[in-house]
Amino acid sequence: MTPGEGAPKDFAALRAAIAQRAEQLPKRLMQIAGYALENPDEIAFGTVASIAASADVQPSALVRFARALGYQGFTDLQDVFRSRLRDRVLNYDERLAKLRDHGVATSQSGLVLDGFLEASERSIAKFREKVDHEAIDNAVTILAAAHTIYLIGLRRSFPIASYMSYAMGKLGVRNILVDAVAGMGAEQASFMTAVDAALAISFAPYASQTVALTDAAKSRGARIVTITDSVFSPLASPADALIEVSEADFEGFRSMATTMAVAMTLCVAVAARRGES
Amino acid sequence: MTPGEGAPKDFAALRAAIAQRAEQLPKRLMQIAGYALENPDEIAFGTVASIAASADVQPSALVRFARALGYQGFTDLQDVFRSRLRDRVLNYDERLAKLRDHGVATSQSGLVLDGFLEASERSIAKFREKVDHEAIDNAVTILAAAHTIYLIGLRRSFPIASYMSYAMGKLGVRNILVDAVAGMGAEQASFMTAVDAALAISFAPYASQTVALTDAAKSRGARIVTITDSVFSPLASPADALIEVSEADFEGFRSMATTMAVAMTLCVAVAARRGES
DNA sequence: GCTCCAGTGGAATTTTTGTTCTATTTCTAG
DNA sequence: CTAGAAATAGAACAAAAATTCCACTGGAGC
Repeated sequence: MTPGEGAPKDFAALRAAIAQRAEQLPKRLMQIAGYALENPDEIAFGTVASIAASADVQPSALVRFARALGYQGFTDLQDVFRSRLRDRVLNYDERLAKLRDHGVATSQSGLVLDGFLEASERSIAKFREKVDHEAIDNAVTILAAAHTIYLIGLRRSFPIASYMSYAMGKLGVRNILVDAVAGMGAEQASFMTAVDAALAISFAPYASQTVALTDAAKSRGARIVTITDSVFSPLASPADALIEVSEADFEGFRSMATTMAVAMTLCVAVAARRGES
Repeated sequence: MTPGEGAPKDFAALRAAIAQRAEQLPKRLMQIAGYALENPDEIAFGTVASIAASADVQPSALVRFARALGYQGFTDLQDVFRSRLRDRVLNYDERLAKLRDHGVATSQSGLVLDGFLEASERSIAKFREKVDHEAIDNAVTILAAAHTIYLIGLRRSFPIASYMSYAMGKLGVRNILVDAVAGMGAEQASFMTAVDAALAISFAPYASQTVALTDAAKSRGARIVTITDSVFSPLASPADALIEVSEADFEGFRSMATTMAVAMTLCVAVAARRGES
């Protein structure tokens, strides 16, 4: 048999071929087509078995799919998905070269810096792909409707909360930064009423005080907006709007780039929403 | 054996580990180290046999290399190279396509969010090009030598200072967050001595109190490290080390992504430097 | 209602791949 | 110059993977 005759050689052609032939394809093969277009990275890196499991098909179906598109086997198809990633990295090698030219590699702190810059970039790129815009819109709606916004963020999340307090102050949005200074957190939270909203920010390992303050806010009838790293967070269940942010890390230190951008967004969007009415 | 103990988990950390240990590595392993840094894609996609052939070594040498870095086997090492490709930042065309798919442009808050994410990315990219590594190294040297580090950052810079206080605390680096709560800033600063160092963070418009506190620190003999946005900043002249960070902005709100990354770098690098001696 | 066949699932098979083992070479130190 | 240790190459092995095969299902057409 002539190997790979008429099979798309680059990713763009492959995508076109899939889109074109999708209708005539059998059910299970169409299911694979959809999965492949939505999870190209999975195809590029996974094994037949792992992909089959995650796409909920049989391994043999994947091979049939590749054959149907004209490839000799699944491996040939996978090569196309891999080459797509190869091409994308062109500017990365340039960056590496640049780093070497500048002699970064020799400096300890240069490597650390580059690690954090890269973690920030990864965070942002990843977040871009899986933002839940609806959740953010909901959050803005809730916060814009609140009389006073109570900002709850301790330990690692405190910088975020304090930034928001500063920015909202500048924008004329009434807010209270619930801090633990002098142990007054509980008292501050007790001022909340049903016309207010609380913005709780917490990441694993979740500070117990943040959870307690948020629950208190909930029980006083305030609407709750949460920024956290997973839907399994203890802050998820009391939340009326949940914004999920998972930051990349370098050597165990998580970036804050995305969380900061989300914080800024909320401040500006809330102020804008209020300005409209 | 505990699997993967102490092995770098992301690519940046791996690169740092390789660069650091390169000298002590045996000849053949060093050859692999060089090849790996120059052909990361090959490592990510290739098989042990194919990589070995292309790097002109034996397959077993690759396994030894992975082991030497603390991984359980070559596969673990390869995973790091793959993960780097997984969430690589998208190029401009792909990003545009994604924007179109997700219909971001329709939502008000989506536009704002995208603006801030982009400002963060621009900040990071720009900073990468004009970092002064020497300045950062100087800063680390000064801070690592200090008995106590006084963190001076008010208003917009307060989130940075408070993050550093938190991180340094975690890392066992003695520090004092000079805050303006109860107007005690001046008193706190008056505790400084010549064996201490001050880290002053300020951006235009420079808070006068930050400048005053920094000058006070200088006059008490403390070494001064400064993070600011220009060499014309009032914080520039008293500085023993000056790190220049100019953030991109969206609608007048400046990103904090780069400053945060620099802050994290200083914390980790100072702790590491102290750990060495 | 029966037949036929494309489509499918799952196990069997074969190929590929990572890893381990050991003889040999290459350094290092006395 | 020699003994010992570290490093290496290459082949052998075991694990994992892709692929093939075959029995079965569910419709379409007669």
